[in-house]
Amino acid sequence: MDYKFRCECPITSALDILGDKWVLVIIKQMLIEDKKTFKDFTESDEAIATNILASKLKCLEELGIITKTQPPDNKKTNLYLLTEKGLALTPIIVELSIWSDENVRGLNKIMRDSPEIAIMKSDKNSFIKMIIEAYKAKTEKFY
Amino acid sequence: MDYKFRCECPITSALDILGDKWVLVIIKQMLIEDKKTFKDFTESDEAIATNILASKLKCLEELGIITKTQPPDNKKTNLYLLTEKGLALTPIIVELSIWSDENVRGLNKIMRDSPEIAIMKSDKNSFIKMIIEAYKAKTEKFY
DNA sequence: TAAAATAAATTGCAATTTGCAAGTAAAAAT
DNA sequence: ATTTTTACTTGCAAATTGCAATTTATTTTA
Repeated sequence: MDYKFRCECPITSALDILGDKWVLVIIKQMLIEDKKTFKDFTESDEAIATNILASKLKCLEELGIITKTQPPDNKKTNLYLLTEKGLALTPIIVELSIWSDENVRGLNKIMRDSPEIAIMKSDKNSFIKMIIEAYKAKTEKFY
Repeated sequence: MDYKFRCECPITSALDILGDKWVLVIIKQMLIEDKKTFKDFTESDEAIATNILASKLKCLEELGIITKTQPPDNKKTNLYLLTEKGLALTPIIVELSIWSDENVRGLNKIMRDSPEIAIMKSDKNSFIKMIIEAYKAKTEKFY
């Protein structure tokens, strides 16, 4: 796997990986919606197609952003879990939340309220740490 | 212009706008590479095609993220400038920088160093404010 | 003032990506 | 043993992206 990068800019290079319709949505679903199996993702509100899902998961695994493992008691179900590299995307997800709450709400009439947005804004760093710790606590039994 | 949103999730809705290969690259070029005319963008390292550029700029203008104006002394050149809504994307750009520096550098051999990354990390909020103020200072003469 | 150059696009077409629907293979449940 | 479930894969249509050439309206230059 050799990834194609457009140029030497760090920001553009990040977007060569993250800049599409699905990658950060998948990360969000893992991080805060508890999704970890192929089926979990297909049942999401966003309704990703299975072929796209398979290709994005493979790509994220190759990049070291997620891992794919089998639980010892089940050979059918795969578990997709965020690595540290994937968890390090939490600040980006949080900033997307905040920007969206302030700037997209007016355009998407069905957007849901996030009651936690006030806490998120008042102490961003603690909120980010909390999300990461919660994720690790929930998933540590699978390692 | 009615934008299509996939669902009621704020993060997914942000990505319905920002989640593609070009939008955040264009914002970055405006914010920190001083690009403001159509020609400026076409001369970038990223080498965006003119048809894509035109369509993305139009879209960003319709969403209120940038404005398109003509300088009083020149009827040929248009100026594209970030609105407050666009400037509010600065934290996302900064987080992309940091994540990229730590997690993408290993994959993109030609990625340039950002000497300011240490400052960025040590005092994120000040850095964000500084970038926004610098942008406003540079562009205020066009309003 | 006519010709050349520049800025900001638009157009046609090819290539790539995305998305839908159906199908498959292996494992687990009944 | 049969059905159901999970995790895909495949084929094809639709949409998006990208390249190269062209266009129109300004400037600039000779």
